[in-house]
Amino acid sequence: MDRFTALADPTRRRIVEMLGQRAMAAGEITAQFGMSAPAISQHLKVLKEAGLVSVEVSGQRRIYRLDPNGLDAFDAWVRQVRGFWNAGLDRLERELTKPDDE
Amino acid sequence: MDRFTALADPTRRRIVEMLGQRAMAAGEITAQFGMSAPAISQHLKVLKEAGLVSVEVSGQRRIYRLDPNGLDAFDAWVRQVRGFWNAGLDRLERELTKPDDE
DNA sequence: GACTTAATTAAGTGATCAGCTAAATACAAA
DNA sequence: TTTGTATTTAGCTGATCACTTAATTAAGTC
Repeated sequence: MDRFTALADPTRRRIVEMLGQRAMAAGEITAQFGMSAPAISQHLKVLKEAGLVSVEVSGQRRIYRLDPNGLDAFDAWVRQVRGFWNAGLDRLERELTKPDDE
Repeated sequence: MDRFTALADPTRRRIVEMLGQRAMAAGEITAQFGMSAPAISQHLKVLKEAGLVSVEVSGQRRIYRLDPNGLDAFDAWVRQVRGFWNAGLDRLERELTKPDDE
């Protein structure tokens, strides 16, 4: 499952948002949702495999934290597409419809 | 179907990439894929409803173009999450693991 | 009007996914 | 080593999704 698909799910997106603020243990994350622990665990697995979060084992807890590199790659794609778009012929129309850019 | 889910599909992502370079008719897009016209049409519908592309009817053709606002909103989410992360307590560790940032 | 071209809508199907409960693993505490 | 706590793995199920072919809408051409 790729990075984009990983972020398609709203629960996983909320997890990423939460980890953007601070690192959290799996159980701590679970407590924020009305959902079973296995469900969250699976979501965390997906995010981990997508390179969006990393885990640190601490005793019987797993501390999850945001992996900013994962988000970087995501951002890079957007920039690239928009870069092409900026360079394209559509630029004229863009300046007409949204002049207060950048 | 939200913006994130719309971009989860690789075919739709490729369409967005293509439209980033120039506006294209539906049939023109279909020709780039080994896939039926209805399949592409459905993908375009999803992208349109997600605010990622716009359509202009020109005779019997539908010209699709990238809607940069959609990508902006998308990008904004990524930046916001990373922004929180940059401001968070994890910053110390971040500077240790990736000192050459920004 | 009849035919072709461009594209969409309709209806169906196999695959994937997000959630569940139950069971397993692993560490901590007693 | 028994019990409890934190988390994951296994197995199941209903829902959603990405395709398909067939039918439909709409516009250009003869």
